[in-house]
Amino acid sequence: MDGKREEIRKGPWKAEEDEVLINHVKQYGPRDWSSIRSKGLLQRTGKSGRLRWVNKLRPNLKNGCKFSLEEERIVIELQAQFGNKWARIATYLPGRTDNDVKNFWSSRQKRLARILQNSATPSPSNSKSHKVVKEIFETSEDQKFKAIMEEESSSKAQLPDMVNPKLLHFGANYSDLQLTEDNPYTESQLQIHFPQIPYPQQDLTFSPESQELLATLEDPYFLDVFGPVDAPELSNEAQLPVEQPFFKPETSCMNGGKERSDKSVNSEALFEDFPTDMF
DNA sequence: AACCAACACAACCGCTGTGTC
DNA sequence: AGACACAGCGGTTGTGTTGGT
Repeated sequence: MDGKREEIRKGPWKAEEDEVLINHVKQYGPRDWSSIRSKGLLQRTGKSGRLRWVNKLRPNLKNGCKFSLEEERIVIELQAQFGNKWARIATYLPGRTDNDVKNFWSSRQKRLARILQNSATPSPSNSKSHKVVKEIFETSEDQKFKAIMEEESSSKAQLPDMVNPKLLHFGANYSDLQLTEDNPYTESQLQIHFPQIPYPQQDLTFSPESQELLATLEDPYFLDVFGPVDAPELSNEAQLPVEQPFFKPETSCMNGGKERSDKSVNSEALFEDFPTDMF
């Protein structure tokens, strides 16, 4: 079959395509996305190219690296403040994209929604959910929650207790919800208001910068410190504090610290000869 | 070993904002 | 002012991986 010149490729990107895209950015900068197709460089839309660049190929991305406790905290706090402004939130997380933040948030939402739904229908399997809730907090390395959870589980391991508002710090938001079999949560209904997770005590070590930022997060006006910041402004990496991020960078995570199978293109190497002011 | 559910991540789609002519 | 193209954003979906049974 001929006549597929105009066909637009979709789906996963190949290493060759990445290379072409990187070369394009190298030549023209991260713009003119539509020209990658009009020039016949790739059979991808400019939109697709831009997305690939922003989410995967851009330098200093923490690809394949789980969100740290600090990052989780910031996402939770900023989501409460800005709503689902993922791009904006991402500007406060060096190396993270809006897609990362969005994915992180939605999977966390889903997990919590599922747990709450399980808790609404008491059954023997709920002990499993209890375990999952514990894991959520344990993976957050929140020792205080962990201690509370363990205390609770040793005394009364039934699920209704698991979602004790006091326990989870859901407060009024949670206690207003009516959990019945007739009225289970649906995901769309569940705009979960995350608990005000207490900041870590002495057992977690934060860099001075982190502590400073965490302190400012308590301040409703802390954004003023940064002035009128918006995502488009910050999309220029030159303005991002990547060299001196708010937090000690997890360098092992930068650009795929977690070995990502067989990506043959080493972006870091490819960018070595980029003009330093390009990003 | 096979199956399944949950999860993480990549990519697409539709919409909106912005700049240019 | 209006039309158009492009860039960017948020929501959603698809897919591969992982862990439990």
